[in-house]
Formats: sequence, structure tokens, C-alpha cells
Amino acid sequence: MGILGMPRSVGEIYGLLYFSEQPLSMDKITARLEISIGSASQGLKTLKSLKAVKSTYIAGDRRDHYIAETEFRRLFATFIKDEIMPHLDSAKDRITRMEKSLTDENKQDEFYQIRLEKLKKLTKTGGRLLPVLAGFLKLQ
Amino acid sequence: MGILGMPRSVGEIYGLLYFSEQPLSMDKITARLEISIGSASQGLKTLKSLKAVKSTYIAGDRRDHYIAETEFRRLFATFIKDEIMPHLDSAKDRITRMEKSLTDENKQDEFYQIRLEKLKKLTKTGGRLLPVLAGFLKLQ
DNA sequence: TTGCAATTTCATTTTTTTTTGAAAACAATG
DNA sequence: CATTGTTTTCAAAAAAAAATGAAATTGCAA
Repeated sequence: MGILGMPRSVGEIYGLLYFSEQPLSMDKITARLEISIGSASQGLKTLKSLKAVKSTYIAGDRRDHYIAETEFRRLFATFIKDEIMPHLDSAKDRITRMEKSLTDENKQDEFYQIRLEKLKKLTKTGGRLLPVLAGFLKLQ
Repeated sequence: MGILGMPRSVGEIYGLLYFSEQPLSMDKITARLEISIGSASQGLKTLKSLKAVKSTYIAGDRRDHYIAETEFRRLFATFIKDEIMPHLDSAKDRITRMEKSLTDENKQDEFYQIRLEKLKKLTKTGGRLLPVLAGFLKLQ
């Protein structure tokens, strides 16, 4: 989880569920990992939002039980869509705003145009490449 | 720099150099960004190790002057090679160690075999995909 | 409904990361 | 080769992120 910028506890919860044959309730998770219920709740919330974990119903048990989503392709696809693409979009906005805020003096200076152009090209490449990558990962 | 897990100051230094027409000395950087010389030195060290910045010699000036590497393809290629691939390699090691540490009881349980197999496949895919991606980015 | 176990929220504490600044190391120049 | 300006290092301080735990909320089952 480190490279994805997630706290250690989130990785531990996912890891535990990934290698668990049965769905686990929150108290099983907190007991095994020795973390607080607050941490577990927070971590599960994060994992649910990434669709890395889902809860199942177990008859006669009031507690939620969690299982890991083990299809990494799907996980990456979600991650790219929900975590990376928004960054890219906000980057595009920022570049647009930079262009608008160029003074007349700057506008005549080719240097800034070239630099901005390069950034625009980067976001464009990213915008094309990432969905392809996500799709690629999705189909095995 | 956020998604790459780098401190804010590192991003600010790169940003400043990216939009600077002239190479900048360290005191110009600390003055403009209002950061300490320690921070600037640290940040430049990081950027140099990523090959995101290089220093130039300016005649009659004793100070180092820095300029940004603006070829993003090259930057990503370096980043993948130096920052991501080692993670992948250590992941492979860890999986191998997990396999070795399976008890005889676990070994008979198909579940763990399947889970480990999936992880191995992931590192294999990663190991193939990332260099392709890096190469892809390198050529325009 | 109501009672209660399960979960979430969030202010506080703890831990980790980043920044600072001064001392040490370095290196160009006379 | 000594001086002095520049850069690096690193212990301490500051800031940021994560974990805790108790109060508030939720929602199931009787």
C-alpha cells in the first residue's frame, strides 16, 4: 500500500482478508491485527471506497463480515479511475488557469508557451494512456 | 509530487526550476520559496537522484546552478526503474519466503496456493508491463 | 417500537515525516 | 595552502498523518 499512499493499517487489513478463507468481522480484524476499532472502521471505509473489500451477510450474525476483492485488474482499474484521473483533471484546470494568468509580457516570451505546451501534452498523454492501461489490466 | 510520495518542497523546487528561464543557484531557490538551505539541499539531492534536475557551471560564479529536466518521458522511465521496480523485486522475494514458510497443513489447503499464485501472476504482469510502459514513455 | 450490539465519528494522543539552522565538510580562488 | 563562500549533514523543532477510544449514531431483532 505504501506506493499507493495508503496507511500501513489499510494494507494490513487488506492483507489479512486476502489470506483469509472465511469472511471476517471487525472484531476478528482488530483482535488479529491489534488495532483499535476506530482504525479498523477507517481502514475498511477506505478499502470499501476503493472496492478492495466488500461485506457479506452471515445468517444469524448481526455483524458485518468482510472479504477481499482479489481481482487485481479490477482493483487497479478502480484506483486509476477514482484516484489518478481526478488528479489529472485538476492538473488540466490548473494549467488552463496558468495560461489565463500569463501577463502580456510573459505571453510574448516563447519560453512560457513552450513549458505550458509540454505540460498540456503530458496531461493529454496521461489521459489517453491511463484508461488504456486500466482496460488492459481489466482483461487479464 | 504528492502521488509520487515526495514532500511538498521537492515539488516546489522542481516547479520553480521548470518555469525558470535561467539556471538558479541555491540561494535564489531558498529566497524565492522561503525555505531553509537545509531543505533546499535535501530537495535538490532528491531531485538529482531522480535525474529531475542537473547542475550547470556558470563562468565566474562559484555557486552551483540548477536546471530542470523537462523531458517527462525520461523522468518517468527513471522513476519506474529506480523507485517502482525495486518494490516489485522485494515483493517477489517476500512471496517466495511466504511459500517456503507454508506449513505442511497449509500446503494441503488449495486456498493458499491459489492466493499465492495470484500474487505471483501479479508481479509477473507488473514486471512485464512496467518496462514496456517506461519504454513507451521514453519514445515521445 | 424499543433495546442493544455494532459501527462510525471525531477530539485527543501518538507516531512519523519534514523542516530548520548551525556545525562540519568541501572546494574554488588568490 | 589558507581563506572564505558554498553545500551537506544531522540533531532538534515543527508540522502532518495516523491511531486511539469514547461518545454518538445506526440499524437489526425481539
